[in-house]
Amino acid sequence: MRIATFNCNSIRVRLPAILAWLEKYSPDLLALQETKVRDKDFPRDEIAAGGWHVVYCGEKSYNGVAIIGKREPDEFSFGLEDDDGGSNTRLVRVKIGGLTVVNTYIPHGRALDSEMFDFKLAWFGRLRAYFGKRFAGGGNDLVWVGDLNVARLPMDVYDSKAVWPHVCHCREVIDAFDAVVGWGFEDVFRRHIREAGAYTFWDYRQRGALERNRGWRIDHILAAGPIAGRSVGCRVDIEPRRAERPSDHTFVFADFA
DNA sequence: ATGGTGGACAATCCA
Repeated sequence: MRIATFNCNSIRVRLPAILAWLEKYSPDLLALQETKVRDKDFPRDEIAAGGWHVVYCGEKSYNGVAIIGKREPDEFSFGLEDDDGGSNTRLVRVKIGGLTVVNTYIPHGRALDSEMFDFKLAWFGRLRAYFGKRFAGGGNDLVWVGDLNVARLPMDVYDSKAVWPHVCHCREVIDAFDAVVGWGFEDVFRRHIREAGAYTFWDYRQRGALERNRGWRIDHILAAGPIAGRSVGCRVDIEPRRAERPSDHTFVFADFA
């Protein structure tokens, strides 16, 4: 069982890269963030032509999530369910057999003194409540992936001291993230990749960020329940980041026995 | 301290 995540930063621009990646790595599920497209314009047919199933919820220009899979999900839903659909383009859940995958695009937060930052912190709290309510008791296979916009450890960013405090790397955000993780998740990435320098995002605006590996690990794969003990590996595929029109993020995936 | 690049979309907003 292979589960992958990718902030594609426009699915219409990155569709060829995504289709090629699906062919090469054959994941059971690929979670996408920042599809940046209305549902009526989502390239569903092109994805289905390759034999893939896909569920998606997007909006014009911003946000948007999707999950592509080999099998059609038994169940799926969008949003945190504590609003009137405002979070639908940031969270998608699929259930396939006994496995649930939740894919989130956590708000970036913009600036420490902005309302968007308060919104981000609150979003983690709402997500904690979502897991607590929807998966009460735990014990089931649950995988949480996505662009979580948090670098938790100093080793999760190229220069912790230089960027601290940042909306993705500061005490409040790390604590908010930890509160969700504390519900019962294991960091699958860190279980397998212990060396420093493994990142998933390199800022477009920083010159030579990729060449100097000035990156961040903000795209995550976590697991709860029995499946957490069945993870056998995790990888970052940096090759798409060297393509002609790369996203600022790259593909991350984990394998489960 | 500022601005850098990229995407969507048509003047800026967002990351």
